Amino acid sequence: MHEQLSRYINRQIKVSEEELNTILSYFRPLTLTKNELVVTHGQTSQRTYFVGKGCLRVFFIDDKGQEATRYFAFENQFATALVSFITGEASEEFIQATELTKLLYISHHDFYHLLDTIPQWEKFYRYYLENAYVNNTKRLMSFLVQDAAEKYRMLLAENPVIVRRLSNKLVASYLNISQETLSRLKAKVK
Amino acid sequence: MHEQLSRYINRQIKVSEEELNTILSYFRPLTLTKNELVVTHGQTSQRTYFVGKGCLRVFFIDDKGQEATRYFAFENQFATALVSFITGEASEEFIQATELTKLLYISHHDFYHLLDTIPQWEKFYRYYLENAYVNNTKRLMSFLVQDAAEKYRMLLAENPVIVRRLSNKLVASYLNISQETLSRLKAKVK
DNA sequence: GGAAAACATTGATGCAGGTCAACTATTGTT
DNA sequence: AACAATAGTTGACCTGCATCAATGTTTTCC
Repeated sequence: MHEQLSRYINRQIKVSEEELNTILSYFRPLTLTKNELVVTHGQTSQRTYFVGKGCLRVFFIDDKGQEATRYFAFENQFATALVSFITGEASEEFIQATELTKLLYISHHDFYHLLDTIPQWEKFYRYYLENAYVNNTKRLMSFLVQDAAEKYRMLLAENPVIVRRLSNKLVASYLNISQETLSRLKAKVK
Repeated sequence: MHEQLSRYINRQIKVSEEELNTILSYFRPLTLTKNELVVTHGQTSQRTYFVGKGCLRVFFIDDKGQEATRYFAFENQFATALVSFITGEASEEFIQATELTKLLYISHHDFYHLLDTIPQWEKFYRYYLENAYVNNTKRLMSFLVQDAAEKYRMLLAENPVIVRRLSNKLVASYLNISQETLSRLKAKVK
């Protein structure tokens, strides 16, 4: 799996063989079964996860027990409870495997150590942040402006994997609509 | 106004006098009258703005002509059409002065030049991105989960300046509720 | 392989908040 | 000061989608 991660990193930044090995040495493997949680509510010490095989879901739960999914990370993507990772505050976000998932993780501490010691890692993180920001903002705009049918059609157009690979329940929680509404939409749109 | 910006920068990062002057030299002043637009739809070449006095509003307009406000920047804050700034794509966001506003701006080109030449600037940008990300995500969560009254109460608690200083119309567009609903809420909550 | 649990579908009902409209208050302009 | 334009208020009405409920379907796992 370190192989996979190497390729990912090399696509983003230019690092020497040695630096790359240093970076990789901080990542540890982990396997999660379906539905297993890897970040739970209120947890403070965060990690960043790289998905080798499977899928992670980043979500949070409000006072009334309503779930809302913020992000899905499939193979070769990172997932982090990023707000908590950045602020150091207790996490309002959970991370859960939606299926059997193999991943690599690095601790917050080691991640920031790399920022200090490998200048290119700062750039790596910059790209990561930029990407996360753009994603989230587009999502924000979509919620502000689109109704249920528009959101679903857009998801089908831009991210059909999510619809194909995940249960209706999870897709609905990603679109922030009820499962019933999604079911009716699917029957109609096809 | 460069004075103000210096203080802001020094609070974030450690730079030499010389580096600071280099940074400042790229910022140019600009004055906007009330309602004047400084970024318009579809614009590609972006700038980052530092508000010396006044207020900038970052917003976008959907197909149906609905406005939604993403951010207000008051004195000593930055405002950017950040998605477009990052991606280089045409902007879906507008930036407008809500009152007479004096600001400093730096072009995308010069900003990235600083990233390459002043290592601490990379850190400055990192903080900026982290902050923007945390803000936006909290906003996203709030929209996913809160109803009109909850959003208003939370705004009052966390960012009363916005309610105090801006028109109902703008506050409503920030909360993504209709002006009428906000008016009714204000009458009730007081 | 079969029971239990989780998920999906479909219909009926309710309501938060949007839209429209008419009126009042405030602000800007000459 | 006076007029126009813009912003705010309040009521009546309507609609998109959540919620509840009943039923069918798929998954899970001993």
